[in-house]
Formats: sequence, C-alpha cells, structure tokens
Amino acid sequence: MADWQRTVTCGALRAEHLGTSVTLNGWVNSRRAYNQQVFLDLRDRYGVTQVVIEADAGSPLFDIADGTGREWCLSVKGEVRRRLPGKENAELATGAVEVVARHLEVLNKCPTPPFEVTEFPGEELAGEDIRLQYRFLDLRRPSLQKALLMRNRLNQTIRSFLDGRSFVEVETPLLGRSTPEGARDYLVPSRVHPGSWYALPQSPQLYKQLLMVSGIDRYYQIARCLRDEDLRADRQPEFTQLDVEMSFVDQDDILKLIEDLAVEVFRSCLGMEVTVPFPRLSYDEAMLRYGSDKPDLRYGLEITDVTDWAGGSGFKVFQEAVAAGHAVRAINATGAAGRFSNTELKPGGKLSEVVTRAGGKGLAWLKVEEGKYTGGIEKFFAAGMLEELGRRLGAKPGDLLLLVADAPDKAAELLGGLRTHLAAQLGLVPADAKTFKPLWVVDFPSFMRDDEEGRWVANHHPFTAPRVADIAKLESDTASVKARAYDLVINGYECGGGSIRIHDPVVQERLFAVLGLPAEQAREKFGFLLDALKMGAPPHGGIALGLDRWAMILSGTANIRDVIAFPKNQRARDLMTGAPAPVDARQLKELGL
RNA sequence: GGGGAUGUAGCUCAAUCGGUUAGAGCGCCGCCCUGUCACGGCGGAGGUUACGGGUUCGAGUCCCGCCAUCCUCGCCA
Repeated sequence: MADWQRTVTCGALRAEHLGTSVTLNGWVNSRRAYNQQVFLDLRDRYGVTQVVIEADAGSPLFDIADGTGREWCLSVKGEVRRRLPGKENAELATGAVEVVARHLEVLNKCPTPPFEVTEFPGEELAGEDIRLQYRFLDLRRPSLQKALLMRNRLNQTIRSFLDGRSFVEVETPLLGRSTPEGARDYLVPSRVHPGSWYALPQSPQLYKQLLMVSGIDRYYQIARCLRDEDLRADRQPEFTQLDVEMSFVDQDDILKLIEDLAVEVFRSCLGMEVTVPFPRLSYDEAMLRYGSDKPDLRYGLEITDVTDWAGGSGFKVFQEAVAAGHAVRAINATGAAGRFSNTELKPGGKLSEVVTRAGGKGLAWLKVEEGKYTGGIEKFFAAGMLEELGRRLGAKPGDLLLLVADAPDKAAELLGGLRTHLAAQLGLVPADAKTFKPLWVVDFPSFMRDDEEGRWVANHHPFTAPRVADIAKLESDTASVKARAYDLVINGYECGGGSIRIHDPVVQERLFAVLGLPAEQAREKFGFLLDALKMGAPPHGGIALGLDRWAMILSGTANIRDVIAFPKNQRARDLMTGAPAPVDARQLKELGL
C-alpha cells in the first residue's frame, strides 16, 4: 500500500477512534487559515472531517497546508484528537473529533473552481449550463451524489427482486433495424454496407418478445433506450428502462408483479410502505375526471361533467354548445374564489388565457357567495339552475366554479390543463416529496386517428393485443377497440407502460393492415416477428418502467438531469464533451458519406 | 417549427422614468489573527452589461436581428 493511501474515509471517525493514527484522502471542502494554524475540511463521498495543521508542527507542513485551496485533492496523515471542549460540531457526523496533521501530501492541485462546489443553505446554485460544462465538479456535490446512490439502490433492488423470482437478465442489441412507427430513430451508418444503416433501439420491444418465443419465460433488462425527439424536464434522448416480459400471463399478473416490486423499491430506497394494490382507472374515466391519462392524484380538483345540466341551463352559449354535441364540464376550485381577481378570470385575464392559449373558446366562471353566485354570467341562467349546478359540484361559499364547453376530447384536455395549472397556482401540490399517489391507467383505446396522415396509428405500439372481445371489430369499428395495455402513473408522471402482446400471427397481420401497412411491407419489415409468432409463440406480455423518472420521484427532483450522471441539455448537447461534434472527413469517407 | 422566461464581475444577483465613474454578497489576491467550521478584521484586483445593428444629446434600460440556457406546445409507438 502506498504511503498516501487512506486508512479511513472522511465520514468514518468518531470518539471511539481517539488516539489512533489515520490517513485520509479527499478534497478540500473549505479552508480557514490563521497565520499559525490552518483548518481544512476534507471531503469525500462518505463525509467531511476537520483537519488541523499547526505551525509548531515544524517542517514544511504548515506552508503546504497554507498553500492549498478549495477542491485540491489531498492525503493527510495524523492522529485523531478530541476537539476542544465546546468546539464540537453537531452538524458533522465526525464533529466530535478532528485529525491533527503530521504529514500532508498534495495529490493534485485545483485552480479556483468556475463555481462553488460546496452547497450552502439559502445560497443559489450556479447556473445549470456551467455546472453541466464542469459536470465532474458538480458531481462532487453531496446532493447529486445522493441521487446517484439512490439510483444505484433502485437498480440493486430491482435486480435482487427479479432474480429472486426466476427472471433472467438478457442483453439485447444496440445496433438494430429501423422499424416504422414510433419515435424518430438515431441512425448509425454501416461501413461494410455503404448506404445501409443501423438504428439504435427505442426500446428492446421486439427482442424481448422473441425471447418469449425462445422460452425464456421471464426476462428483464435494465436497458438504455434512444429516441431522437425534443427534450423536456423529464425527458432525455437516451434514457433507461426496466424492461420486463413474461410468458403465460395475463394483465393482472404483470400489474401484481410490478406492485410487489414497487413495495420493495419504496421500502429499500425510502424506508416507506406503499399500499397495494394501486387504484385502477380506465382511460375514459381518467380523461373524464382528470382530463389526463397521467393524472396527479395528490390533489383533488376533479372534473365534473354537467352537459345534461348545461343543455337546459338557459345560458345560450352552453345550450348551443350542447346542441352541437359538445360537452360542458366544470371544476370546483374549493375555497379559491378569493385567490383569483375578476380581472384574472375575465376574457384576456391570466386564468382565462390558460384555456384560450390551449385552444379553448373561453372560460366561464362563478364565485360562490352566501346565497348567490357572481361572475357576470349569472344573469343568463334560468331560475334555480345555478343552485342545481352548485349542488352537483358541492359548492360552498368561497368556492370558485370554472366551466368549459367544447368537443368532449377537447374539453377533457382543456380542463386537465386548467386542473394542473390551478393546483400549482393554489399550492395544492405537496412540497414534501414524500407523498406518492400511484395508479394504473387501463383500457386504453388501441388506435388513434392521425389527421395529418389520414390513417390509424397505434396508441401504444403495433404489437399490443386488443381485448379479446374487440378483435372481431378491428376493421369494422376501429375507434372503439380497447387495448390490453396499462400505464403506471405516479404523481402525474408516466412511470411505466406495457401490454399483453399479440401472439397470433393472423391477428398481428390484421393489425398491421389496420395501421395501413400492406402485407408485403409487413413481411419485409417484420417478417422475423411474423415467422416467430407462427412457430409456437406463447401468450406473453410485459412492461417497461422509466427508471430515470423513478429515480426522480425517489430523489424528490423535477429535473431528470439530476438523476443522470452525464446528461444532455435541452438541445440534446453534452456541454462537457461538446457532443455532437463534426468528425474527420476521413471518417465520413470510410462510411461512404 | 410555435409560445414564454432569462442573459450585467469567476458565481449569485441589483441598478427607479433612458441620465454622474454600472453596485452588493460570495469567491479570488495581499496583510493581520492559535479554535475556526458559511471564521473574523483591514486593503485590493476584477465589467466588450451574450453578440450585431438601430433610435437618441445620451442606451444595461427602448426597437430590430441573432446566439445561448431553461420551461412549455407540437413531437415522444
């Protein structure tokens, strides 16, 4: 062992170590210098230990210590000593003791850092772009290290849980074939086949289905997935999924497995017990009550459909909307009447604009007062109708009733947007990062209409099995076909999604046809899958969990970059390495580009 | 591609209605200090106000353009 190597970490020393001789390795967290004495706080990922260097120690020791700065990497040899009485630091786990340096070696210097690595309470962090540029420094911060450790705990929990249930971890290719549908692919040119391209996987979907055909039975993989689409606070171009697939199962088997896994994850990562089974909500009900297929159930503000009431309300705007087949739906923002001024609510006002900017025609509103309703439109309603509305919405004085009329799907979307906006504005979203409201959204429609291309597209993906009873109407009543698909939603984040797959080659070919993929093309692009389905494919299904989002939720951050060691920025650039970057002409030539 | 926000010292921010030499805290440098721990005291350095135009007697501030960063819609089977 080299002379400078540590014998203990910076988080280890306690009163029981008094008098022992130790060597510490770490980074200078902070420095407090006198002309006869220097205090150094030495930091590693385990903690911080105070080191004292005194001038009377003689030798060059003091001068070396005096010359060090923040973020220098040091080795310190010395004795563990009790701090002077009354000088203990209760903030530090090692605060009862300090190390008196007998020898100090500079392992590496550091110039003045471009931003302060040490986090102080109440102090703003440096801008994210400069922290991403020097990500290796940013990752020295305990809070980011904590997120990486949380992610590690999550991965380890998953592996041990699934291993204990006879799942097999199998790696699938990164270099694959581009398939139609889905996200934009990242492409990799082939050198040996000029003009031909690999695609990086959007998910290991087809490989895992083929593993079922092979009899692997229970598969999982912590798999990197790549999608060349625009980024968001919770979306990166490369991200990680826990990919799971099982044979001889039905929907409930998958949901139960993931619920059991979630219990383990919350237990081992946060020491929390979550209640299972999770609530299940049909897609239709989720859209009706929350205006979203990934509702945040941490707060109320449920949507109520009052179309039948609106038709006879006497308010012309509503009655005409209902006559045109539109829906009228409402949110009772309980107690919020005083939180929004009439100016904000009126056309052109801030809250009204939330609806109009999303393409809505307008926002109708009523403030509930003792024995009356105000808002300017109250005079248009027939006698007793406002009282009837109030009864349906459970209105009490001080409540604010918000109504939107539009085509049913649009009304759902508008009120969903309004609901999340209200929750943020009214401070209804718990700030403690310890409230978790998971649910399953089930019974998704199999298909959505793509108006641009004038054809049906798969809502989930083209391998999702329709409900058995709906298979007969695949072609005749496509819109009403429901899928055996399910999404796991936690606190408004889509944290996972999966389905029972089609294992009947005939059904698969019919589904391709509905999507506008002629048999010839289906054979050319998915021949391997169709062949596999013909050769004794078992019934199977699975799910993929977005592990970055799980890590976000467990770490209590709304920023996906906080849980990825080396993330891309919003323009998909790596500010540290500068990727993507031009390449040598020679490289391009070799690739025939 | 659309909408929104931001860009001033190494970092975080301020600068009133367009008006003097663009300020503060932290950091950095120097000196002083043997019990500090977000040490303290004294002194100092540090600015193309992202960039390019324009309006004006005068622009950090107003206008146009452009770049960057973040949020968002579209997009993400």
